[in-house]
Amino acid sequence: MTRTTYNIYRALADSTRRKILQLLSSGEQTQSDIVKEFNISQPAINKQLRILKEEGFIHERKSGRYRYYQLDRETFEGAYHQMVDEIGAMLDQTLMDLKHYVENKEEDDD
Amino acid sequence: MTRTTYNIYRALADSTRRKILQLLSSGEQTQSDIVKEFNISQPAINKQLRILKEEGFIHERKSGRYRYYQLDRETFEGAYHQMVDEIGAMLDQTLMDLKHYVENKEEDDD
DNA sequence: ATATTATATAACCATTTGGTTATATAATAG
DNA sequence: CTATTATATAACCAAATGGTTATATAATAT
Repeated sequence: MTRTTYNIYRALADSTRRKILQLLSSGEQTQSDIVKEFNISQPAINKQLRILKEEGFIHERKSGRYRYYQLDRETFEGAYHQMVDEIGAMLDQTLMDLKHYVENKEEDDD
Repeated sequence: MTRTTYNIYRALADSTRRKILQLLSSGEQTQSDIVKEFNISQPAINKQLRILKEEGFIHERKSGRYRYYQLDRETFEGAYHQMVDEIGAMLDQTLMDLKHYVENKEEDDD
């Protein structure tokens, strides 16, 4: 069944995928358009497109022998905001630091 | 020499590393404190800590037999903002879509 | 009809990843 | 001194990753 639950972190982890997303950010492109921007093979691009598609970050449209790809901005933006919130929360806790220090003060004295 | 240039995308790609960062977001923790929060072995945690440390997202402090870890907020926040900007820019281009359409209109007619 | 182009897929491969167990070393506790 | 605890490291492993080449299929162009 091949577990294909990629999340945005996984999707963004690879630079080829990030570059694909970047390309698509300025508009729809065919697969061959995308391939031309890289020095890797068509099947390699195809694989990364499949991953982005399975994750829902891009949408595929068939027309003749072409496959047009575009960002699925809704999904992508949703995941993006979730990520920004999640990581942002980690950074937004300078006060929590003090809280933790106060709460665990006595433990350090044993 | 093992090339260890992890970027924030790589660092965040793994859920164990994300959880470690989350733990550290509320304050300094020893390695064993961290290990207790997981169901994986101490060497496994050690490896992920090493990665986060090499990337500069956490800082290590030795005290007795303990190793204390804490977020390096400067580095982490810097990388975070860069990421937010980079990905945000991808999403912030609805107008670019139209631009691209206009510019490539004629190409579609051949 | 034939050649060309766009895409898909299979088989393969090396490297990386994220764990494991076993064991060593270092510091502290009793 | 000895036992315990915290951490480090080595050797190992299975699975995932990100490519490759070869080839098939589908659509279009000549």
